[in-house]
Amino acid sequence: MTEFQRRVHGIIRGSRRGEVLTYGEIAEEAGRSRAARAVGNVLAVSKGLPWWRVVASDGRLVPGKEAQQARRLRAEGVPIHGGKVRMTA
DNA sequence: TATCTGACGATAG
DNA sequence: CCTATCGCCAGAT
Repeated sequence: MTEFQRRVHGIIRGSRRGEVLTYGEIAEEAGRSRAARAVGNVLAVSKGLPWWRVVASDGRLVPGKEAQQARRLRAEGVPIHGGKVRMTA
């Protein structure tokens, strides 16, 4: 377990129901503002994390898991439109 | 040390 | 809205 992975895990584990994070935000909180891609890599090999709360910067869902993710997010009260999460910011 | 990969992000057309 | 590019990064080879 690397330092980077621990940080990413901690951030995601700390998320709460209904909260949505982006790879970029996680990277920034982890201290590697430009490592959004690497954050995705971590999620790809990690288990037991609320991965469905992580979406791309434009609100797009995880490639290949859109249906499951949309279902989970909606279960937490997050509205999905056109297969994407509304990115107000 | 060099390459390659991929759940990314921003930008241009 | 969609594809093509380019820059960026941690990890694995």
